[in-house]
Amino acid sequence: MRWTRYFMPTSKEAPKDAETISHKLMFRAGLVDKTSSGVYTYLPAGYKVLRKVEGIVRDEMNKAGAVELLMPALQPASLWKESGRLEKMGDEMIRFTDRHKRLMVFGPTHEEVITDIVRRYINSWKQLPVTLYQIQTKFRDEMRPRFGIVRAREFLMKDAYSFDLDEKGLDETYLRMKEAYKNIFTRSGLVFSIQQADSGVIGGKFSEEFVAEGECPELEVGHLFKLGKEYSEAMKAVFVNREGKEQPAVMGCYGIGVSRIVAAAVEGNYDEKGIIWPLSIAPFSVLVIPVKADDPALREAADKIYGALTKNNVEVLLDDREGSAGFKFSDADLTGIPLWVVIGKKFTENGKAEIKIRRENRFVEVEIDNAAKWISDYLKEHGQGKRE
RNA sequence: CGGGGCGUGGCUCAGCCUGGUUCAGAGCGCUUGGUUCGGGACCAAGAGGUCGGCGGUUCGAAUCCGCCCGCCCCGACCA
Repeated sequence: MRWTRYFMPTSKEAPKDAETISHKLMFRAGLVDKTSSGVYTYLPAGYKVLRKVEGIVRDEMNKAGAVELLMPALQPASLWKESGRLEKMGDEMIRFTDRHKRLMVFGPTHEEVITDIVRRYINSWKQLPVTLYQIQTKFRDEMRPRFGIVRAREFLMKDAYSFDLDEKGLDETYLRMKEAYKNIFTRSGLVFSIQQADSGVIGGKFSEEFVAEGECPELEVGHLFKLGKEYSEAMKAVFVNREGKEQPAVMGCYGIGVSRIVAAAVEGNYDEKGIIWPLSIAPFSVLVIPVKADDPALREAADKIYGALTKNNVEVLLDDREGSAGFKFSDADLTGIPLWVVIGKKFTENGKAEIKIRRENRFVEVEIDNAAKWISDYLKEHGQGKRE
């Protein structure tokens, strides 16, 4: 991708209402744009990061044996009446009456929908256990959205729901999810702790939350619940056991704020100059910087490396903009791309590219013709596929 | 939802208290030309704003008053 053809509007100044470091940097690096209070657009680079986190979540959930599906954001209020949560959720749940005068809601969570599905298709103990999950946009009319995307009214969430035969089964599923969560947050570059939590409006008897380290007082990025039979009893999600008798499934639910991980990753990976993306979720792996945009020799060398990396399926951004070296370096720091290939003085002097490793603040000089290979090797060693 | 604050070019803000030739400004960004080019360059010339909206007071309102809208902070709340 060529910067002049891309859309990553960087900025020296953050909006005045940005308080937390992630909010400031995500705005300044051109990742997100506020459309309304608590409502954000993910600009191209921000969306790439979001998709990468989503990919990690999906990968680990699949490995843990969960099965992906996609439920509707729009739900009939009748399901919520049945579980008894229509009142309980209050104004946080966005509602409207459709043209047929039917009350509808924008799903803040999906216990009702999933339980409705499972009760209609699962009838026998032979079909259990099963864990279903989705990655989907949630709507919550927060009283007070804050910290940029950290507490938004519309956000991307991974929510998983497990149905087991008994408590013992739930315990096993729960532990498997917990392990998956550790992998997800580690791979996303977060430092986190696990805390006992209040299960709030979701209910259930036991819950733990994953809290990411950072300046931002929120973050909670993941929450695990042992729901038990609360919903399956209320909504009659029962199966026939070996003895031929009906009994309610034992449920668990497991949420991850996917968009929150992005903010948390920034909170945990930055310096005074900008973001330092973990390779696993960086919008681009490599930034090629010809120091003088209008020097034909530098330009040609940069194009060559850019072409070679692109051919190797490396996600590379070429800073082909006009501008001084300082200008480009500052944006490079800000946007946090892990590797830079600087084509400048050293190239003119002795044909070398300088590869900077952003996280280590270290330069490596490499013959220009070996640069693409050096990078491919580096990425293979530290790459997206590997756990950090 | 209670309390507080803010709203002036794309962004950050000054001006408002004390209404009127310092009233529509600055920096950043943008455009054009030139010189630059290893850590957000410089010079010159430009473009860009119904001062959030409506109403009121006044000879005169960005400035004073009222209502509305939007946004932020603290709290309560919160997978």
